[in-house]
Amino acid sequence: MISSTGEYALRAAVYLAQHRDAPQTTAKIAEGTKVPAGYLSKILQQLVRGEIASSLRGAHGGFVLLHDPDAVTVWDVLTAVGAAPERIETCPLGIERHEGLCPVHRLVDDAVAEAQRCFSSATLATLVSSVDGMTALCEVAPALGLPARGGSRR
Amino acid sequence: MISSTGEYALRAAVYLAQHRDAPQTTAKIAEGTKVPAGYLSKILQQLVRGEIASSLRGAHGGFVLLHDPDAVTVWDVLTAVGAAPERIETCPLGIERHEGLCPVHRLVDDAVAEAQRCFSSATLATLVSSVDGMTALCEVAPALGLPARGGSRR
DNA sequence: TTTATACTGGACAACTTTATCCAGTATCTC
DNA sequence: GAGATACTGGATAAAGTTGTCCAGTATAAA
Repeated sequence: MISSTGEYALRAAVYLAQHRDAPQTTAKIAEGTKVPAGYLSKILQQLVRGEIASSLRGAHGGFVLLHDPDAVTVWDVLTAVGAAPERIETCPLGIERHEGLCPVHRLVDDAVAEAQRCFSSATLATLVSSVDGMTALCEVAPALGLPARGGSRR
Repeated sequence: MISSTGEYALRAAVYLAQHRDAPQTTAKIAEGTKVPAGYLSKILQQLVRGEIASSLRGAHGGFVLLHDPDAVTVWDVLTAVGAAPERIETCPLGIERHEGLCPVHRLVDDAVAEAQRCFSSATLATLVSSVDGMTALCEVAPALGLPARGGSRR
């Protein structure tokens, strides 16, 4: 559904949303998100270019989220790293003389549109807020001492 | 959203659904779907193994759809070639001590589930049936739609 | 100013996906 | 049976994605 790059970017963005107090180094983000550090640095660069994060060089430098977590959608993050599923605008078969899409590509595009809607309606703030004792990035909130149930699955 | 392989498989399956009268050779399917012939043959093999189509060797051989078009969902086709988006069952970060998914992966999995629902509810029969003068595979139904001009159909 | 820190950018390697080609084999028609 | 047709499977290559590494550079702190 989304590429590794998209997953990684999302994890990194959520991590930054969880740690807004100070710049986070690539190494720390990599540790906290379990993303390969070398590759993560490339992704963080893309987030900077996409104006999701900003970077600070030098000692005590690192990356910080550029905007409020509730102003950044998941879609924004995926788009910044080119991992957002793309709408189908024109016929993939290269046939030009028609308006609209055939049923096949209409169906696929509908699925893409649904994904876009889903990803656009969730912000980093949404993801960071704990749900059922579960925090983002698959960490269990330790303070709540959750009674480990399987209830959150549909 | 779906890989090239998935697109190709879907086009091929729709083509077979449109031509159930006789076995269709790889060459004919490739021409009708604009899929690279060499690669298409691999995909057709996967459709055979996945019991979407069956193959007939020798003269007048080719591929035929194994079941009724309304008994084959788009999801079935994508699954047969390993191109169906996969549900997230376990935590991608490898953290084991929790039930369910964190909000991040819950969100992504919801999008996957939506795509699955979308692709499962459409059958090849659905796609083949003409809509608004548009037939599957981005061809315009000649009788209904835009003024046909010679030569655009190869 | 010096030093340590940490991002930047490029080169490169590993891996996966996509694509091509061909010899081999099964099947149909005559 | 002979010949033509067309799938099968393997080898191989091209392209894209993911991942690593390192020298260069900017910045903060002492």
